Amino acid sequence: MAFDEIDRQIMAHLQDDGRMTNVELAERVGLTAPPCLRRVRTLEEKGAIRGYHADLDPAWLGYSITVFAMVSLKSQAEADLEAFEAHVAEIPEIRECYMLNGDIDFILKIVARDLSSFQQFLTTRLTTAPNVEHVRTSLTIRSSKSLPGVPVET
Amino acid sequence: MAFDEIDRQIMAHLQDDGRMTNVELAERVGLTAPPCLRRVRTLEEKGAIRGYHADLDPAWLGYSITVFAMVSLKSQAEADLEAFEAHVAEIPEIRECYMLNGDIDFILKIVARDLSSFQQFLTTRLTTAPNVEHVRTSLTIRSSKSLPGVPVET
DNA sequence: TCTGAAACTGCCAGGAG
DNA sequence: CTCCTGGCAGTTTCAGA
Repeated sequence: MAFDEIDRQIMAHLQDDGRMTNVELAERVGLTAPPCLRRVRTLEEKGAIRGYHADLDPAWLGYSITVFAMVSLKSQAEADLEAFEAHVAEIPEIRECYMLNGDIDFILKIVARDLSSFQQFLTTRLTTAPNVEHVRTSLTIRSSKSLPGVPVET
Repeated sequence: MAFDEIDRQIMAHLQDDGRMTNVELAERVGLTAPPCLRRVRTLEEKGAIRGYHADLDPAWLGYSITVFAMVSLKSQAEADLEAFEAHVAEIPEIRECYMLNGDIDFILKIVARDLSSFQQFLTTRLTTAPNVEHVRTSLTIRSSKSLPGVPVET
């Protein structure tokens, strides 16, 4: 789980441009292609690089609504928390789910095609889910910053 | 801004694996490589595909803390909102920032190396920023779901 | 379909522990 | 002396026209 300056640069560049060719990556970090590729594979195997994803524009695909939902549960017993997480995992509109400290138990990031489909989703699949005490939702007016992952300087 | 079933599959596959080769992508969507590549380039030019990013493990890079901050401002005049967004843009620990409706004006996703560096960041760069009325932070206990982007079925 | 480029493999060299 | 890491050369596969 240790990494050096070259590994850090590799991760930074791939976070910035996940489809950069290995030869370009290699010359940017000051290596030839083969050892550079070996480092990338090692970082993938170690789990430092978990994958690569195209960044799609939700609006372009018809998902014009992004909503955050703050969820409080009735019971915070571990089994009940896991039951809620399992329920969340089944719902494709919920893209991210984090367990929080404090009186909000979970925060969810949800995308939906429009307001009416979101309302239907909210009332049929979230507020009525088992063990849900309270759900507070906020529509996003706009996204003013959206950077991937972690601050690593290229 | 229209797309067909093949485009949808291309985007789904690239969201799932951003480093998939074009020939593999082509055979999965039932095309030969050249027209598939043309479609990918067109989707990139149209802005449907905004980029490609490696998904790095924050903990592996030493960022063990993820925090959500709910921020309320004193003034919601557009110029003041934009001033706050400009301030947020300068801070690398803030990875995402969304303007919300309701009494919370912004929600921020913040990563930090540890609790003490987060506290320092919070008190020196966020709660003391101009126009900030109130900041409520919640540490993430764990992330139970983290999918990229948009629900498109492969 | 076709050409140049990139991905990947095995092997060897050098330096550090 | 051994291990680790980078470089080189050759083959296969892919990108792009």
